[in-house]
Amino acid sequence: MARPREFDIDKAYDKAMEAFWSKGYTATSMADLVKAMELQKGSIYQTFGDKHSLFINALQRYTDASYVEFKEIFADAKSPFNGMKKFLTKTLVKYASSKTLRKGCFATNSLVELGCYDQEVNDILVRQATRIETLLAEEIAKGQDLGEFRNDTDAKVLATSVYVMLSGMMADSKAGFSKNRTKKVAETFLHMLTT
Amino acid sequence: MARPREFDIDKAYDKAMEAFWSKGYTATSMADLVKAMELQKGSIYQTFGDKHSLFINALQRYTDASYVEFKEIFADAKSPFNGMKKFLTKTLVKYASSKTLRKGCFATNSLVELGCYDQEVNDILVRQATRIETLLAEEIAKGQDLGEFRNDTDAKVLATSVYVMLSGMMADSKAGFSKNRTKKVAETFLHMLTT
DNA sequence: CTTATTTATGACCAATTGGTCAAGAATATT
DNA sequence: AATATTCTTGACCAATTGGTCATAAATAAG
Repeated sequence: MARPREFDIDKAYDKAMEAFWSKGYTATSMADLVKAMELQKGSIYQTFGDKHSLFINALQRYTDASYVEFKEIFADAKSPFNGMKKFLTKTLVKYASSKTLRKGCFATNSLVELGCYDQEVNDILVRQATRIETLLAEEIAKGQDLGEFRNDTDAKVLATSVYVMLSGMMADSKAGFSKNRTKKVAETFLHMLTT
Repeated sequence: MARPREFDIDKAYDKAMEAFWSKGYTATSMADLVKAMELQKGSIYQTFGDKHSLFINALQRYTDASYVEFKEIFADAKSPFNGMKKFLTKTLVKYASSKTLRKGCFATNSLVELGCYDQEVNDILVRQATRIETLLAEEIAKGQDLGEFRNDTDAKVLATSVYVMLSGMMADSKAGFSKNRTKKVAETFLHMLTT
């Protein structure tokens, strides 16, 4: 019994995420969002609230999606090692090498930009780190039982190290080094996880 | 034969650096700089040029200083391994745990914020990565000859991996995890460099 | 067709942005 | 003491910031 919305909320979120991902929270103005989302300012405020809550929701969607993506990699893999191999040398390398626009990782970008000033952002990213590390720790522990990963270090600590290495690859990707650089680092770290 | 400057240029640079380091380039306004540097706007523009060149010079000073700091760590160390140990588990952990204000690393922060949009910033940080990796590669190669580091991987690749891990620790520190987390990651990575 | 309800639009707002500039203050040389 | 030069100060500027709101348009129910 009212006028129907003319745009797709999910697509609008994706466009907003794209904008925030590319330029960061502060540097993305409402004018940028109006252009990126192809909506009028009024519609954005009515549907998504203010700039900050739009950002928070976009970030939440991003972290949820990438957590699912990571989880499926290990679920689909033949073994923990194979999952880790794909995760490090394929998925992360892909994130780190978008060539045209070096966006890196939306989560890492947001952590570096806002982590210490924005509690909501911090909560989302601490939660993301925690659940990814839990996932990794489970896989590493399984792999250790199979003799796939080195056994002289606690699985949880190795998982944290993998996550920190991930953050480093995402930050490093902003410098625009070659794809080969990222790949070698991923392969080296994978190797160091085994021996 | 003119009125002498009333403030210290180096101290003013340091204060500007502090401000940019804490909040990032975009989020630091000229008003913030006026407050932080304890100077009037006119004096800032006259002495340091515009906001951008003040930032560039502050960043250049930061990278130069930390490169020297890192170089001295290895120069003063008993052996490459001891240098690496201090570098990873002391120096980097120190950078990563300023408790009160989680500023992280000014270089990493700037790379993530501006790396793909600002060529001058990119140049500074690519140069910093390159020279630090060169330093690390030399030390690792020396250590490999002494049997201190693993010999199954090229020293240059290991050096790049250390640098990427450094970036990860700096990014991760923004989340405010415990100092112990960072330290364990550093120790684990150090261990993985040997065996 | 009327009406109630929701959405779309763009004009509008105060506050803040980076940046300029004229006037006054402080010094060294003459 | 006069002058030339530099530095300091804060008022001032246009442009942009995030955000609001009245109006018009579109729909479903009655």
